Formats: sequence, C-alpha cells, structure tokens
Amino acid sequence: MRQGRGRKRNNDALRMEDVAAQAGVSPMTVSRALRDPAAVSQAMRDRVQAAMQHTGYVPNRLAGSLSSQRSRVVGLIVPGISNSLYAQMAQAIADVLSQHGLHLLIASSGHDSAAEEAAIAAFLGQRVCALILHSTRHTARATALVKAAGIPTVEIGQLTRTPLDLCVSYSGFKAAKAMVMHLGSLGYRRIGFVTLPVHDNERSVERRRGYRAALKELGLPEDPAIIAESEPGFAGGVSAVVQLIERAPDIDAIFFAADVMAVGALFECQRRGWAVPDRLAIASFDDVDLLSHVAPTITTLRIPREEIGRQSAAMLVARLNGTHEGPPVVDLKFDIAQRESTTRAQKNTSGRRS
Amino acid sequence: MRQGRGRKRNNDALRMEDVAAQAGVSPMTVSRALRDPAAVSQAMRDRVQAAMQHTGYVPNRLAGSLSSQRSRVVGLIVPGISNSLYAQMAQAIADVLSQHGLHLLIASSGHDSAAEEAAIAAFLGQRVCALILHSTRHTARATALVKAAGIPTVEIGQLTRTPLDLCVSYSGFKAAKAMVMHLGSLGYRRIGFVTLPVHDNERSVERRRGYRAALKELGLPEDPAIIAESEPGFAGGVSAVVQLIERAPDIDAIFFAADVMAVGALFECQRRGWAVPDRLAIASFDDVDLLSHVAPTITTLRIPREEIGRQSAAMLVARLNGTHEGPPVVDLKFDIAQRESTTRAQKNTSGRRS
DNA sequence: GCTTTTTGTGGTAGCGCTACCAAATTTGGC
DNA sequence: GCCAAATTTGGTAGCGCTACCACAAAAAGC
Repeated sequence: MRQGRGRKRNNDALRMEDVAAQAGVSPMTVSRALRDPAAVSQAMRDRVQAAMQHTGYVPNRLAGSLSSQRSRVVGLIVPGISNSLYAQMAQAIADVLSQHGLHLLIASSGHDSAAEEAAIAAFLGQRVCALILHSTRHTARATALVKAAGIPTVEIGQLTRTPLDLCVSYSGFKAAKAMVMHLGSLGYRRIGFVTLPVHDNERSVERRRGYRAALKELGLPEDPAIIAESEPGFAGGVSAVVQLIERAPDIDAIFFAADVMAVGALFECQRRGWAVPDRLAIASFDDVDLLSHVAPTITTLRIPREEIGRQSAAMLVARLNGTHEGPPVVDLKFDIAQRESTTRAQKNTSGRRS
Repeated sequence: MRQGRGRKRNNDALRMEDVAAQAGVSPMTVSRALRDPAAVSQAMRDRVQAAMQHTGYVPNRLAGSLSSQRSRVVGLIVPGISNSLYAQMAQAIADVLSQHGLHLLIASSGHDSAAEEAAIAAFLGQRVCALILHSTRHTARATALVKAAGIPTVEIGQLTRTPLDLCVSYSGFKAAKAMVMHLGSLGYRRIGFVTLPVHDNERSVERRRGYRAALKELGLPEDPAIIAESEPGFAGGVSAVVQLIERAPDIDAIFFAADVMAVGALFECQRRGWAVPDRLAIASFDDVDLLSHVAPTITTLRIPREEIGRQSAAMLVARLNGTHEGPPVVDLKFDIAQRESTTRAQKNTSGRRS
C-alpha cells in the first residue's frame, strides 16, 4: 500500500471550497459567481457574496490563471522607472489597466537589450497576458520569445515599420525636423543640435536624422562643430552649451533633443550672461512642467507621453477582449510650444541677467 | 464510462515533461535542475540545460508558485508612479529585487485608502510574497488582509510606532524641525511654512508638528498668517509665496515642506523682484536635482529616498530568506544642504533680478 | 564482501482553480 | 398537462509545477 506518498492537504488558506461550504453551494457556483455573475441566479449570487464577506475569502488568481491559461497581469519594460518620462507613461498605463482589472508588472532594462531579454523571459514565465516594451531593438531570442508567446505586445519607444506586433508612438524624426524647421522659419541660421550619445539610444538617431533633414530643406549647411552628444540631466545641458558656443561663437540657436538638458543650458547661459533668446535661442524636446516655469519659458515639442501610455494600454485591452481593430502602428501627433526662449525681436526683459 | 468529461490535454505550450523527454530524464530532475542545481549531478544538469536550450522552454512560474505556495513577486503600492519621489523609490526597490530574482508589481493608490485596500486585495490574490506600502494609514480590512496573509510587509511613507510589520523611513517631524531650527540659527525670525493640504496627507501633519516644535524651541510665536497649505507642483509654490508675503510683509523666510513648491516660489520671487535670499529666504523639503541648478541654489533637506527603497527591499529579501534580524523599524538619517537661498550677509549677486 | 551511509533520481498526489460536459431545474408552447 | 427548450447547477479532470517520500546507485565503513 502506497499510503504516505505524495503531499498532504494544505489547511492554511481559505479555498473556494470553504466558501462554497459556507454558502451551501458547489465550488463551481462560487467560481462562476466571481467571474461571470450573470450566469448565476440572484439568490445564489447573494449567498456566495455573503459567504465571501463572512469568511474574508481572497481568490487565488495563481490557480485561476493556471487553470484558465490566462492571467490579468501586463508586463511593462522601460529603460528606467525613475525617469519622469517613463514614469508618466507607466502611470497612464497603470491607470487604464486598473480600470480594466489588469495589473502591472514593471522591470527596468536600462537601455540594455540583454537585460530586456531577461525581463521578457521572466515575464513570460509569470505568464503575463500582454507586454509593453519601450525599446524597439530586441535580441533575436527576445523577438523569438515574444512571437512564440503569442500575446499582444506594444512597442512604445518610437515608431517602427516592423513592429513585433503593435506600436504606439510618435515619429522622433518628424518631431525633430519640425522643431528645426520652426527655428529656421523664425530666422535662426546657425542651429546647434545636442542629443544623448547616439550609440546607445536609438531614438537619438532618429532625432538627428530629423535635424539633418530640416537643415537640408532649409538650405543650411551641416556643421559637425555645432552638433554634440552629452550626458543626460541638467549637467549635460551645461557642458553642451559651453562647448558649442566655444566651438562656434556665431551659433544663434541650440535644439536640445533630450531630457532636461535645455534647462541646464539656460541656467548656464544666465550664469555666464549669455542672454536667452537674444544671444542664443534654446529649444527643448518633450514638455516637462519645468520648461514653462523658468524665465524665459522654453520652447519645446509637446510629445504625447501620457497619450502613448493610455492608447497602448487601451489597445492591449481591446486585443485581449478580441475587439481590437485598426492598424497595428499608431502614429500619435506632437506639436510645438513656441515660448520665450526662441522669440525674436521683442525680447523678454525679465529674462535679463547681469 | 465517463469519457468525454473534464478537460482535454493542452498541447500548446512547452511543459517540463517535454524538456524531460528531450533530455531523457524525469520531470522531477528537470524541476530540481532549475531551482536547486546543486542537488543534481553535473551530467544531468548539462543534459537538462541542453534540452532547455534546444526546446526554448520557459518554466511556468504560475504553476510553480501555486505548487510551492510561494511566489517571486513583490507588490508595491505608492500614491503615484509619475511623482519622481515615488518613482525613484520604486527604481531602487526594483533594482534590489531584480538582483534577487524577484519581480515588482506596482499599483498607485492616489492617497486613497480605499484604493489601497483594493490594490492590497488584488495583490494578495496574485499571491505576492511580500508587500511594500507607501501609506501608513490603512483601512481596517486592509490591515486585516495584510495580517492574515502573513507575508513580510514594509511601510515606507513615514515612521510609525505601530508598523503592520516592518517600517523603513525617516522622521518627517525631526526633519522639518531640524530645518526650522537651522533657519532660526541663521537668524531668521519670521519663518513661514507651506505644506500640501494636511487633511489628505499624513506626512504633512508630521512636518507641521516639526515646524511648531522648532518655533517653540526657538522661542518664536506661532502665527497662522504665515502658515499655508497649497497644491502640489510649481504652481503651489507660486500662489503660496504671494499669499504669505501679502498676509505678512515682514516675513523673512519660507519653508516649503513639499514637492517642488520652493522652486515655483523662487521663480515667482524673481518675476516680482523679491530678492532671494535678501528679501526672502527659501528652503525646501527633499532634494530634487533641480534645487541645486537654479540660481540661487535652494537650501533643502536631503531625504534618503533611494536608501529607503534599497533598505526596504533588502529587508524583505532577508525576511524571505529567513535571515532578517534587527529592529522592525528603521529610522534613516537625513541631512540639510545649506545653499544660497538661505545665505545671510554675503549675498549672491548672480541671483539678482530686475 | 556485506552492511551502512550518502547521494541522486523517480513516482504520486496535490496546489486551488476553471473548461467542459452532464444533470437538474425552470420555463414555454400548444 | 406533457414534452421541448432554456436556464441554472454540479462533477470531473486537468492546468504545470513541486513537496514529500521511496528507492536505486554509489561511496564509505569494518
């Protein structure tokens, strides 16, 4: 006799069976009352409800997901959680998801494809029902894993012509080009350009392409002396503005195509007595709150970050419900906020410094 | 014969059994090779490894967690993901957790206990192995749920004498008091105080208590005219500084005990020609990068946000490993960054405005 | 060489839930 | 009032993994 083998029953946690006993119904009825109340009569629903209340039952979604082969958890992989851009997208995503009873698993990859691959594998192990990836560059295995998993997946970092599945973003190329065209139309002729190091940031490459395309269209020469790469943060703007002005004293505008560099640059200009915008115009990429609170206020692109988060989440929800229709790639619109830092002729006296 | 009842076998996804067959071992050996490689001989380990590589197997952690009754997912509930304070804590937490093979489920509660309760229930449903809660106020059911779950739980929003389980934070009371004492020692005598509305922010209450305690110790009267509540963000600082200066023209310093209010106030002072620090000194709570980049630089408390994240995650990991020792409440240290915005006598001319 | 210990591998049952079908109950048609 | 259809409830098997024990094989002891 093989008694004593295998595992003993666990009596710790409350199970559906316990609630069922309490309500005097079968476990199946409890299960249905939870996920498809309409399929259960009013009387049963009430009894189950009461029993759950009474016992303080918390359904085990691990078991539920294993059994039903689908979970209510979405995985999000961003380069970093603390960066406010990603954080805002994450917030928008979380808000939409939670409205639909979905949960958010977050990992940060730090711009590293290998880390992204590991996170994807881990998330698939958790059997997430969908993925949101910020990056658009993936390792071969990462791509294979996602395809094999067959779950809805949105890429949100930038537009791709070859999405894994879905893509919701804006065109960094078009945005950068539009801003440079805008500066050109204001009369600036020596327009500098600063990004993060292009070698580990795909988006910087797109933006620089946009810059070049605009110069060409404006009939302006491309001069390596007024193109720079710099570190993220205020400090990056500080060092870049100093570098460009020294290399090309005739520069009349700089477009900082990343992060809060433009603000760092503005502060440095003020410290050094370079009037903005009279001596040097400054434009930024992406609209952080700060840009409209400094003096002078800084001209920038308004990138629909939260819209990206909302739409990508909404798209996933639609796909999960089988109600999604429309193209797999959504190109969201940006616009330009023209402010004091690129205003010619009538200068802003409150921006003056020693 | 009851054939046709129940469910048919699923052949979609790769299971451990498939890998086992491929490797020519039993599923048990595969299972062990994955989670306790030391218990398996080198030869077996290699064969299993090769089979996993070959098949592209991704273990189903849902099944694993269900069976082992423990998951590798930690739940974090913060008031909001996009707020950089919480985002930075979350980042630090995620970093430590991922080093230990744990994943992070995030929910935002928006300062609402009911939303927090819902998130806790949802997370417990997902059978998280630990919880990190920013809030220290919980509904009765939330408290009951957490206690019943019996999982390690850290509260990180502020120090409590009565933690649910563990607490890692700093004392908002001591921090605020220290800053006001600091301002007093610099010679300021009419020190204003601004927080977020205390009614929905427990931490604001602590900070105000600290302010009062310091005034008392400094022998200064408490004057409702120089205490205000304001909205978060730059705008909150703008409106508060105007309000306080109008109500009490003799005010000589303001301590903004929340968010980036101090920066908003500084900008407004510059717009209105109120010299900082000569006309009005400004101090802030918590060290955002921005504070040391504006001119004048802003005096502030340095709160160990990332340290809170790191330590709380580390504590959970230790508890999960059963190696935790030490007190359940950890009081982390803050310090004061004295900068130009509260510098007397030798004033900073670069901070001058029209 | 034969038992004892150590090490490695395998079988079974069960984690708590849900899909699928069957059975019971109610409702409707005439 | 009787049978068919619609509605509601219940039983069984299985989701893919791991805990627990049993057992085989190798190593060690005498």
